Amino acid sequence: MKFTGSIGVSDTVTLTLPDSSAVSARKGETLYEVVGKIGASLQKAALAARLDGEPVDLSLKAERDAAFEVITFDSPGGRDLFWHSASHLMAQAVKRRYPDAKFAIGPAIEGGFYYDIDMKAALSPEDLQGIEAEMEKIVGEDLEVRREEMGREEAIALFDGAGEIYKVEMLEEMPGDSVSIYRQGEFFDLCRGPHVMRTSMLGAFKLLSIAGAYWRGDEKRKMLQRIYGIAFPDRKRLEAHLAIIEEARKRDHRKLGRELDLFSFSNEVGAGLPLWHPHGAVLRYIIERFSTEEHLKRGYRLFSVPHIAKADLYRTSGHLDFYSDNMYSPIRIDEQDYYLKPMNCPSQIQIFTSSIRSYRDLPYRGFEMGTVYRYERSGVLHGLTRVRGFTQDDAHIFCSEDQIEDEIRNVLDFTLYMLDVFGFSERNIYLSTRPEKSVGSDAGWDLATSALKNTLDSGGIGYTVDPGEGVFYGPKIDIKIKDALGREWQCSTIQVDFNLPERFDINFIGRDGAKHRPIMIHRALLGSLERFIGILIEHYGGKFPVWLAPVQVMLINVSEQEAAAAGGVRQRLLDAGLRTEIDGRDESMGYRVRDAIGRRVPYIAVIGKKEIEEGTVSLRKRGENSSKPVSVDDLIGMILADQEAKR
RNA sequence: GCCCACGUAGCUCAGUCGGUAGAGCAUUUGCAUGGUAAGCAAAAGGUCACCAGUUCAAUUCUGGUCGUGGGCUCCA
Repeated sequence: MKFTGSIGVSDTVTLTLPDSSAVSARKGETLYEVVGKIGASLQKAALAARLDGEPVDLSLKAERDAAFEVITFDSPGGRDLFWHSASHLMAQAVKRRYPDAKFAIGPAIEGGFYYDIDMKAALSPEDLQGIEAEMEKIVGEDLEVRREEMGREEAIALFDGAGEIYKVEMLEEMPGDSVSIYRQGEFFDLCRGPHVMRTSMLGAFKLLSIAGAYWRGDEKRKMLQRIYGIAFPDRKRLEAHLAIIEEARKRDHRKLGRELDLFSFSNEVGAGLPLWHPHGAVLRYIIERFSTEEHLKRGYRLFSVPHIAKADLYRTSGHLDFYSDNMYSPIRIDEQDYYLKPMNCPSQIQIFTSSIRSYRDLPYRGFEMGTVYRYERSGVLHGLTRVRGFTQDDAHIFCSEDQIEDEIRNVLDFTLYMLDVFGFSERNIYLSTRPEKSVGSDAGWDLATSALKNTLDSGGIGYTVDPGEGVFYGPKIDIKIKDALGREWQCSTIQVDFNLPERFDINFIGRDGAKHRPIMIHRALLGSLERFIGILIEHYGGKFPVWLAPVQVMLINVSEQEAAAAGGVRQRLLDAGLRTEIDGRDESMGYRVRDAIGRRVPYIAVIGKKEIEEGTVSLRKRGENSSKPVSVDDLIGMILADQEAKR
């Protein structure tokens, strides 16, 4: 069988396959043929073409009958192939330096690759350099990467002989009789492939961090050492990638939170308990106010409930049985146990049941900025995005069964509207189904799950199913958005619940005069203010749109002679509802302008002699490096208009 | 909670192979009265996270606690 085609630097590569389909790659791209599915001579030819840039005749005999693919770094699956090859390279280097190392799994992931390793020596960050040096050496050795197929038993014997207990465990659980391994030099690994053809193709790499990871992700099993890394075909792309990571770090909300004086944590107050400083608190207030108003516009009623409640409430709700791991120890008051509330629902339900409800009251939508306290293990706390006390924009909708889908649709629209307003257009939607630890009948769960699913389907909204990720009382739709470093965070959640109405014996009087059981929809759109603001800070890199900016206008009086005038302008702006500060410090103007720019203030207004005479300010907008005179009235009008434009 | 790393001035970080510490920025004061990304000078500021242990002596070594970072597990 023959492949025909040619590879050349001045050409597009086209390879005609036996079934007469053709594949092609643009010139200058590196080719990674699928090792094992292509003959060795063809591999060599392709490699030679890459190395020498000379046209090569590919009218070569295949050693094996098979279709093959041309994969470049940027083609689908190319990165995975490349990164997985890099993880083999890393494993080989580790093995050379630490002969007792045993390997678990080493896949490509979204931003690179890792390998989980079991070995005696505890790696520290400095050790990574040594491993990198060894990797460079192996790249220089230009080892051929060869695929071998063998029987499963044979493979077990091979890995068992090498002491690779994790590979043996994986092999024993694998279906099928035959497996593939990849060899490069003295190193071999169990692997499905594909890989690059030679180690020299792994142009540029960097080991990023080491971390602990449980074998099989099970916290009861052994903790292995995981090394994370990234690789690219050339140095330039690696540098560019590292620069992006560095750029993202600058937007980290924990860093910006300090720089912009938005929030802090105090050792005295406790881990995971954020303290909102004036600029952060006002940002939070703006979001709360906006959210509350939007809820009122949509027919929600306001709720407000206390931060603690008696144990019985959480016994009835099931929280003590299903959620106690996340609840704090009780507080003893007059011989009774009280708990800090981990969720708002049980308390809010008491408002619904405080009087007899009619079908005319449904859907009954109750909204609250509800603060909850949840125990989070110390190691999971993370800035504002994972805390122990947080405020949810929480609402519970009590409705009849035939209202569910409409209500879900409303909530979904509302959610997407809110995310849009805050500029989050990139989001991933998940449908989470019944978890192991849960209450209620299968029928209820099915009904609730299909209600969510139908709404998504009929809205043509793409989503991923997250099996077993629902809450103990019901399934949910989760919407996740990303932080600066690409980590996904769950914010919005919409949950359908047949169980709490049952447990609390919630009723409404139907048209027929009989009692009926409502269904509850739990939902939080922004999720928690803390997490949401954390991501918001990163999303905007601290450059909040005008309507959110903690300080909208910074007034700078040129000298002390203009201090009174600046005070007068400030009052006019404050009267118009604009958040305005004066920097009247005894510093040079350049210094104060620079400072205001550093604070990402959207409008910097300078007042000097000239401006006082003309009744103007000298306005410099964020992102511009020139200023122009504007009357105070025009300034107010301009800011109000920008504020109205939201995004 | 687990693995690894870390904790020095408000911030960013030096430093002490065991003899109680330094810079820049920020702060305060004085001078300069400034026109759009750092004016000049001086001062003040630290139980070297906390608690034990070893030692003549601990910020430095050991252990524990608290906290932080990267992950794992878990989650808004």
